[in-house]
Amino acid sequence: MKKRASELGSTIQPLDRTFFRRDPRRVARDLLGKILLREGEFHLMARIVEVEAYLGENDPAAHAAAGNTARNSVLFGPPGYAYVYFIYGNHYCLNVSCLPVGVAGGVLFRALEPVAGIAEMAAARDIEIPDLDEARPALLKKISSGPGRMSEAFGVTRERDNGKDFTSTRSDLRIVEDDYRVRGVTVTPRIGIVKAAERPLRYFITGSPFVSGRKSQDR
DNA sequence: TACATGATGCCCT
DNA sequence: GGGCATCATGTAG
Repeated sequence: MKKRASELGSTIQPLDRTFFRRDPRRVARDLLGKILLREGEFHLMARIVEVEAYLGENDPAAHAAAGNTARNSVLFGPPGYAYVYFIYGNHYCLNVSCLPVGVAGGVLFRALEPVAGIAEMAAARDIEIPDLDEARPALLKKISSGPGRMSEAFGVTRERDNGKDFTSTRSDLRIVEDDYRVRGVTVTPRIGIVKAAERPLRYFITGSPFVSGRKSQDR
């Protein structure tokens, strides 16, 4: 089940900008199973298993609902760029912009399945993993199941990553795909919001043990 | 200039 | 299952 980075190397290719120039709901669903990649001091790879769509100015729960401001301007820019914001005085959350210039919309990354650089991600989270091969799934899940957790695992901050191009080979933060096929997708309401809380815009890979929340189903 | 609050996670019961 | 840390942002005054 677990793949080494070298096994993925021959088949991976970056997503292009047209992938992101679509309705956030389509982008969100299609992002499941893709790979988030960080090339920095360490080489990090993790599979996207849970996301949420934020629709833009007409979505009361979206940051873009406030209009174009200094904070959220990436959402109004071209598609395929990183929107990072700081929340609850503690956490960073990572999004990708969707739709053409001038039309706001985005997808929030909520949970990842660690693929490569697992020891480095665990260290960034201050999680002790004595033996990677024997590590319990419950321990691996702590690394990146949740928006704040996965940002910490990938070293994502607003200062470092806001406005980065996910589709450029010159970027150290990219989204790529391999031959992985998603078998099933579950759709539920979004987490942790008050406005428009009933809309089913949260997507995750059915049965993935790396989805956020206690039962890995709902929360 | 002040204030209320949030696309959260951790720790304690 | 619930309280709380902690601060940037938006909005009201």
